[in-house]
Amino acid sequence: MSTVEDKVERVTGVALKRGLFWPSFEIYGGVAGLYDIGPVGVRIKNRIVKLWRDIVIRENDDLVMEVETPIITPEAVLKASGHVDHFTDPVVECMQCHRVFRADHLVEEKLKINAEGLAVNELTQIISTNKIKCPYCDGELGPVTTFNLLFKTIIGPYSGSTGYMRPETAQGIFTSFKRVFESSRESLPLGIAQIGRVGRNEISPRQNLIRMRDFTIMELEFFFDTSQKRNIPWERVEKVKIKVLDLDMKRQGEKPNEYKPHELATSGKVLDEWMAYWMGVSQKFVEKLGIKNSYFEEKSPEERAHYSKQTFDLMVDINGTSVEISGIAYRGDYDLSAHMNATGKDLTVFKRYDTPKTIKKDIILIDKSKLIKAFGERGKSIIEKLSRMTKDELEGIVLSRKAVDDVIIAEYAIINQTEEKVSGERIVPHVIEPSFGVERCFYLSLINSFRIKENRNILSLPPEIAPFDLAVFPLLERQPLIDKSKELVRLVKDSGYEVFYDESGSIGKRYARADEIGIPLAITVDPQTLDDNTVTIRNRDTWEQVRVHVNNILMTLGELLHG
RNA sequence: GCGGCCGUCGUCUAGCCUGGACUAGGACGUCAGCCUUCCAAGCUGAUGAUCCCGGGUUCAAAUCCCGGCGGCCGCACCA
Repeated sequence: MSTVEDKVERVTGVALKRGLFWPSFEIYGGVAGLYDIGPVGVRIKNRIVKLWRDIVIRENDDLVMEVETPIITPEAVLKASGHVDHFTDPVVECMQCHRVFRADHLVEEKLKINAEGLAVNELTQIISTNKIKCPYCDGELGPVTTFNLLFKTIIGPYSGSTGYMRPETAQGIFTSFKRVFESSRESLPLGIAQIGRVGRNEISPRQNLIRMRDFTIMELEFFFDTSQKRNIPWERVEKVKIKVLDLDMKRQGEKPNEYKPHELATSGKVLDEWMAYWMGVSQKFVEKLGIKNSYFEEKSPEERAHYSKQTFDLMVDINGTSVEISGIAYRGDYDLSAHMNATGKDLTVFKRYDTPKTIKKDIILIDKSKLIKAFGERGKSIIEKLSRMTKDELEGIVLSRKAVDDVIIAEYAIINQTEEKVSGERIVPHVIEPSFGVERCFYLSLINSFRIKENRNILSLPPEIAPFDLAVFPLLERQPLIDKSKELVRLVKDSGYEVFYDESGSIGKRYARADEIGIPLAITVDPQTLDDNTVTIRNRDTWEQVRVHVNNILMTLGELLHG
């Protein structure tokens, strides 16, 4: 048995036993891809979310703010965003061996034609007229059907309208972009973050919390003006180093290269400098989860989502297997433009010039009285025709000296030159999206920090994401020690620490339990405490103890947990 | 959907092939008590399983047969 499998097995065992996570709806047999997070798990998960908020939002609070939008999303929104169409894969099943294939991919492969975007019946037609057979068993293929990864529902009673569970929180951000923009600083760059649940009806969810059907996502949509000077706070990612494997390197089988974010920005490997910044921030976050072996891997055009111009997945290496913990996508103006097209609403941003530009403009006026004098009733009908034209059409007719009803309009036009002041222009911001799956962070942190020491399970979580900051134990179940311990619990709780208290069972058992859920420190009150007011502090990873006077306990905890 | 493997106390499992003394055994856990001056210690007791569900064969089914449900792994798919 490999160590990875062994580890995963032990971690899932601990998860069940200690309340980290387990399959949902177990008493009904369970449903693949749905998981409950237990009491200890929720503590860890909440701290991971807090860590993300700290690093992505709080440290960038001059750039980023957070919103919350609904899970239920009307069909029109996801139609516009491309999810209704692109989340639906055309599939075809072999009637003989029952293998399922992507119908469009199969057609493209066999006929060397572009089959993308073809309708289901078109694909069925192509497959039957070209007698395409199952590539595995040469069996007859059935009709092309679709598989949609969106969870569908109905909004409202009666027939209602179709709705979907959001597959990403991003669309709620795009659709509310204008409001957030207007209600805040009305300037770019602007990051809008959202943490929330999403649903994706995966064909086959696997690997515990790695591929779920209903999970929590932490996303940032970072809006910026491509023509504006980038003013990037590199000092916030100064200490970060990121490993990058781009497409070329991947094709040539090379190893990832290491960069500082600002170096990557000018390396030509990223579509925009901001990409490098947010990759740096993401890297910082992953390291805070205690994960050291991570690198960014560029996705090929086929692998990318429909909205993405460039995507880097943040891969985490756990005992030799790479798992995607995050993706950073350059979405361009895809989403805002799509929603503008669909709704006709203006989602552009007015970009003010530093100094207003003056533009010389020709204003064309038609001398209507001259026309009527020259042609009478015919002139009136010409005027009517001209008035129906747009400015541009009229300009074209005048400048190219074209005739309307055999009259050269230019001869009856007056061209006035005027100056117009333009103080800015309307642009559609571009978007960079770093997004993290919370449960993946949670799960990978667990696997990553899991150790076995003397056949005991230890979760060496970084203190920041541990479920409790410390445990307090009376060494023995004696009233004076219990009283003193509870006093101590009060003291540290009042200082804001999360404390785990336990008095039953042998001390060794309690230490073991604390280690297993990753509590970094354990304070033990022993008989000596009653004499000299000192306690021992035990380290989860080394099992070493130091004796500290209770008066110094808060200071010592501060050093041990944050120092 | 397909293929392989699997489904017994909270957990891990014995038993299944070869049906009967299985009233389903153990270990761990949990709880209570005793003991205990620092690492899952010891002792005592308690707790806990309609053997995944339904049907069939049989005098008799956890065990054999059929169907279903669910899980894991692989395939395909995957933001």
